[in-house]
Amino acid sequence: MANDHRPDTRRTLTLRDVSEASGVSEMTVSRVLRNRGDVSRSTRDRVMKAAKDLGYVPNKIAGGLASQRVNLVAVIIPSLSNMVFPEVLTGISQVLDDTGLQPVVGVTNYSPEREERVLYEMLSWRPSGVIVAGLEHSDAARAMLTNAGIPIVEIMDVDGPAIDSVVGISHHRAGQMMAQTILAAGYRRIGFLGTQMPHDHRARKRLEGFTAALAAAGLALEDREYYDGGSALLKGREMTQAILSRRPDLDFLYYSNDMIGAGGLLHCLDAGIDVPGRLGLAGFNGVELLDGLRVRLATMDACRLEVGRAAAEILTGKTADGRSSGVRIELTPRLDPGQTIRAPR
Amino acid sequence: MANDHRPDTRRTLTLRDVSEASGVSEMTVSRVLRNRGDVSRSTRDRVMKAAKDLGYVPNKIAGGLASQRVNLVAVIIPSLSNMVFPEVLTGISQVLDDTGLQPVVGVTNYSPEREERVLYEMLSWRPSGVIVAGLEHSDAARAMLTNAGIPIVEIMDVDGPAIDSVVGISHHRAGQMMAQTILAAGYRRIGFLGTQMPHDHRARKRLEGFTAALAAAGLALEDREYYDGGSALLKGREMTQAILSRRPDLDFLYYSNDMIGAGGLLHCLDAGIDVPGRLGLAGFNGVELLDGLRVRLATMDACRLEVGRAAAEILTGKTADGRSSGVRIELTPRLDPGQTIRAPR
DNA sequence: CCAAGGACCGTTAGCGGTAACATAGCGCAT
DNA sequence: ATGCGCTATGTTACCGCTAACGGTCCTTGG
Repeated sequence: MANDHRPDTRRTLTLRDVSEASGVSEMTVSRVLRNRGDVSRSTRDRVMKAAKDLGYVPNKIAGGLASQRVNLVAVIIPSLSNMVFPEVLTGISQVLDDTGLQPVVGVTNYSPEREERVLYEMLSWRPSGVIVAGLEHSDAARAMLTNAGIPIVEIMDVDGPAIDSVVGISHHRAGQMMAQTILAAGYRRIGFLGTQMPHDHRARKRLEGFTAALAAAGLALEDREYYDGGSALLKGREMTQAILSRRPDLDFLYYSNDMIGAGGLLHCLDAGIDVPGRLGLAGFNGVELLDGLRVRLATMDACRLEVGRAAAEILTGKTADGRSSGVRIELTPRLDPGQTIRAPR
Repeated sequence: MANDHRPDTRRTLTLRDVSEASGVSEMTVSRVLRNRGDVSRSTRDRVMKAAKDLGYVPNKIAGGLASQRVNLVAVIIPSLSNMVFPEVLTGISQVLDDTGLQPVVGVTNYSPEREERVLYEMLSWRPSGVIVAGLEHSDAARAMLTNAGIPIVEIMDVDGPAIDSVVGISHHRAGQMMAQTILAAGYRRIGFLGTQMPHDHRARKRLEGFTAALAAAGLALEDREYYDGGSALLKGREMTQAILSRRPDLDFLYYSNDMIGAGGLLHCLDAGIDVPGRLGLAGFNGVELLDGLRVRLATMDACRLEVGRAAAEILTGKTADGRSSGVRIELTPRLDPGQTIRAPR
C-alpha cells in the first residue's frame, strides 16, 4: 500500500483508447498525433479532441522502438556549477528548440570514469547525436563514440584530433595570446593561479600555451598557486593574498578562470593595490558576473553561446553544405583587456 | 552522402549478436547484462566478454517498452543560469546516483506554456517519477501530473496545495522572518529591489510575507525598483544607485535575490556608504558567491541541496515510512544576518 | 465511359527487449 | 529407484507504436 500509486483502476492510456474514442484505427490516430500522412480535416479534429479529452500522452518509448528513431541529443558536460556550461546549453537549446530534437544533459564532474558511464547510459537511449565537451576520452568511451553510428560533436576545444565533428576554440592559442598581450604591456614577473583539476584539459592547454609564449620571450612563471573546491570567489581572494605575501614582487597574476580572477581583483581593490599599474590581472571566460565589478577584469571570451549553437546546427544539418559529420569549426576568442592590464608600452 | 553516417555495413548491435557470439539464448544474455536471475559463473563471464568485445550497448528503448519500466526521473526547473537550481540538481543526483535512477532535466524559463510543453515531452518518456519546481501550474499541466500515475514531488515551495508530495520552505514565512529581523534592528524606511518576473511565484510570496510583516508593524515599503534580464550583479549595482538617488532617506534595502544584493553591496562599499549603520541590506538564497565579498551580505538559505536530496529520497522510497506519495516536508530556512544588518536594539 | 491517380484510411508485421512460464539436469533424502 | 527441489537455461508472448503496403472511394482527363 505504501508505494502503490494508482492501484490499477485507470491504466495508462494507449493509442487504442484514443482510437476507440474517436472511431478510427490506431494508425490514423498515430498519423494525426504525429502530423504525418494524409488525414481529412474532420477526422483530424475528431481525433485531436478525443486525445485531449482523454488526456492522452504518447509513449515515445514505443514510438522510438517502432520507428528506430529518437529525437534526443545527448549532451555531456563536466559541470553545471560554474556558469560556463549553462551558457553552452542555452546555445544548444536555442537551435534545437525548433527542430523537434531535445537535449538530454549528462554531467561528468571532470571524471573520465563518470564520462564513460554517462555516455554508456546515454547511448543506450539511442540518441540521434552526441555533443560532448572536450577531446580527451577513455579508450572505451572513444570506442563507443566511434561505433555509435550517429553524429558526434566534440566541443569547447580544437587542440587535438576529433572523432567526428568539432567546434571550439584553441585554448593553447588563447593562453598564448594572453601571454603576448601581457608581455607587450611590459609585465615580466608573472604568477599563475588555477584549479587543481588534472582532468580539466582546457585549463591545462591554456597554461601550456601561456608558458610557451613566456618561454619564447625568455621568461617563465615565477610562482603558482592552486586550489581545489569551495567558493571560487573566496578562493581567488585567499590565493591572491597568499601568492602576493609569498612573492610581493610579482607584477602580473594570470588566473585560470574568471571567478577566481574576480576574487583576486576584489582582494586587490580592498588592499589598495594599484591595478593595473603595479599589478596586472587577467582571467578567462568572459562571465557575465564581471560586469558588476567596479573594475573590469581582463578576460577572454570562450564563445560559449556560439559553440553551443554551432554544435546543434551541425547535428541538425544546418551547416553550409548540409553535412552533419566531419565538420570542423574553430572560433576565435576575443581578448577583452578590461581595466586590469595597462596599455602596451 | 552528406548526412549518411555509417552507410549500413555494420548495423547497430542487438542482444542476438551477443547471444550468437557467446552461444547462449538472448534471454540469458539479457539476464547477465541486467544482473538478474540465476546464471552460472562461467556463462556469465563468457557473455560479459562477448558483450564487451563486441562493444554492445543495451537498447533501453526496447527494454523499457518490454518491462514497462523506465529508470528516468523528470526534473523540471525554471532556469539553469542563476546558481540556485544546479545545487538542487546536485542534491538530486547525490541520492539518485546509487539507485539506478537517472534525472532528466527540463528547463521552463519561468514560462507556464513551456512548462506544459516540457512536461508533456517528459511524460511521453514514461519516467518513474517527476520532480517539478513550484506549486503553480497550468490546468493542463496539473491534469497531466495528476493522471500520470507516478509519484510527483513539487519542490522549493510549500505555500499552497500540493498535487502529491512536496518539499521546500515557506517563502511567505521567509519574507516575514526577514522583515521581523530588520524591524527588530530598528530599520524603518525600507525599499525593495527585485526582478520583473510575474511567474517567479516564490519571489512574489517572499515579498508578500515581507510586506505583511511590515504592515503588522504599521509600515509599508517606501519604494521599489525592478529589473529584467542582464547581469544580476550589475543590475543590482545600478538599481541600488537609482533607488538611493531617488530616496536617499531609505535605511534598508531588501533584495529578492543574492546576486542583485551582492551588486548593491558592492555599490555601497564603493560609494562609502556606512553599512549596516546608515543602510542595511539583505538578500535571499545563501549563494556561495557571497563568501568572496569583503562584507558578508545578510541572506536566507533556501536549503537547496537538502530540498533536492529529500525530493529524490521520496521518489526512491527512502522516507521514514517508505512512502513515495503524499509526503510533505517543510524545511526551515536559516537566516544569516551576515554583516549588513546591525544588531537588534 | 473508363483508366489513372490522388486522398484517405486500415492491416500486417515487426522494432529489441523482458515477464512469465516451461524445461532440463542434477543432488539427495526417502 | 523414485520423486522432490533447486539451479541454469530456453520458449513464448507480448509491450505500444510505426513503416510499408493495400484497399476503397472519388475525381478527372481523354
